[in-house]
Amino acid sequence: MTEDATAQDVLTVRREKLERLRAKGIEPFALRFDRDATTAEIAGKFAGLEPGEDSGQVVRVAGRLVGLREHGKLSFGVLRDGTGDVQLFLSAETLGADAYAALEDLDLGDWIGAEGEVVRTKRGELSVRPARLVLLTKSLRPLPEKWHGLRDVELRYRRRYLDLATNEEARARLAARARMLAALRGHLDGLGFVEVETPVLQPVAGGGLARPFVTHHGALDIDMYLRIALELYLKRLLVGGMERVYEIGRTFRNEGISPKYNPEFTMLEAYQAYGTYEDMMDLTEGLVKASAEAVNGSRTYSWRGTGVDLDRPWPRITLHDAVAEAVGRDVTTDTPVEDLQRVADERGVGYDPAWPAGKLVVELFEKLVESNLVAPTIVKDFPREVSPLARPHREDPRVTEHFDLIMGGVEIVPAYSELTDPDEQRARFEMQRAQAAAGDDEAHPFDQEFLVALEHGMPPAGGMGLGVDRLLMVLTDAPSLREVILFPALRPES
RNA sequence: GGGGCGUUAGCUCAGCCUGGUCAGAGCAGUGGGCUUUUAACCCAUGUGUCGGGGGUUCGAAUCCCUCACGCCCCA
Repeated sequence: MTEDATAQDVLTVRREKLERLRAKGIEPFALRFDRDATTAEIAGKFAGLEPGEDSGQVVRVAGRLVGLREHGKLSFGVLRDGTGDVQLFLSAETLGADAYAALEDLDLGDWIGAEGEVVRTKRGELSVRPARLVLLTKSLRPLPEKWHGLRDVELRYRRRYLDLATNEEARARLAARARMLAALRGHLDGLGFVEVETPVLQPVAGGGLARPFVTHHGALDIDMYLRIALELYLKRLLVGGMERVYEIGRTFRNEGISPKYNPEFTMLEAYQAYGTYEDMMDLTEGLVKASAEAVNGSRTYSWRGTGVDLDRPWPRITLHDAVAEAVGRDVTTDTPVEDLQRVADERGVGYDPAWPAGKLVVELFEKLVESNLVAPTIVKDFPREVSPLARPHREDPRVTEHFDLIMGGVEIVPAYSELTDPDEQRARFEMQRAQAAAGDDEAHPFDQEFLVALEHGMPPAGGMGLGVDRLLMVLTDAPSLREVILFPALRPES
């Protein structure tokens, strides 16, 4: 038997332990365990306990066994629950000889409950000294290597539970995300915004320029789309008289996967009646600062080695000025498309010769400027061609009152003074339809129902959308969007 | 779509350039010892489709081709 066992692999050995436990009448998948303390509570409550001192107080804790150091008739375990770790001081003396011997059926990764006195060891480690130890769930597969954890990024994403079980950083990111979402909601709620929910399944995928996922509704026998944005339904609510609304929800874009793109991502959109894009700049600043405080506890953070202080004024420059500065020559709304093409050629920026000037300027911006903007920068007044839902600029109607917030070299927020004129909106949709006919598969679809809503009258408003995953990535200096998304999109395992 | 890097034990990795005891280490596991450890330690010990397929060669984890998957960069 011993000879056989040594020839077995790790998984088989654990299965054998499982059977051995059952043979002894121990249920390896227990129903429940009534714990009365978390490891964090113990750490707080007994912080003053001196080395070598016993508290005289008994607690019941539960969690995963993630460490075990055996010393003959004395062993030290590490129990991890949702709040932290605590050491288990396992002695044959306290536990009893039989229970102590039963440790041999335990493995790292098992879920256990322990009841015992809180003590601090001679070496100063706060511990629970169990008089009773209960197996709650037997783990049949080993945890990742205890020192390095999971390094294989693909495995970390596919089996995020192992990443969370062994990687403090992964747990911290998850917690930071929750705090950030709460802060965003808190900030908006405090300003009188009402949280709403609008359709994910839409007959027309509007509100942005992106290729949607298509699905099919069986009973209606029509194709439907997963939303690429929240915008057009939130605007309908403005038509209905709701003055401040927001939604935080998943949106979907059928595009590539990269450190900056995931096919599904979380978007916050907020709309404010009687607001302009200047108001949206202020709202955006407030939301980003609230997020930073929630995530990092301060309004500063570091991005790729560069410190950023959110309390410094955020530059506000026009798109054309930003491009002009980058290429070292005048670029304005008057610059003919031929001149822009020449600049693109010089800089090695690829383009479609059919593109209008506005689209080319945006391309130049994205290729030459965007990735260099580390500290938050507001880039404003985007061309009409690329911004079909924004109001024409009050001074130069060739551009719109549309700004992007760039942080960490990526677009975090687009926002507008919203277009309320239904006839102008119709003209923009026509313009997009022409671009679609010319082969642009990311052109905005024509949305007749939305035009009807606008014809009923939408109050003047500002609106903004915030990429929640991207902002969190920047604030936590995460190397990839996939680090802040628990289960990023991956090709399925064959 | 193009380019670069990667894929070796359950996990973390070495070996590849320069083909020939090159199937290795640590962790995890197994057996033994140990009543104050903190990646505990000490002794003993098992572990492989070297990503798949094909080729070159007397001989391939190693060189070549190809496919798959992943990561990064570019379009």
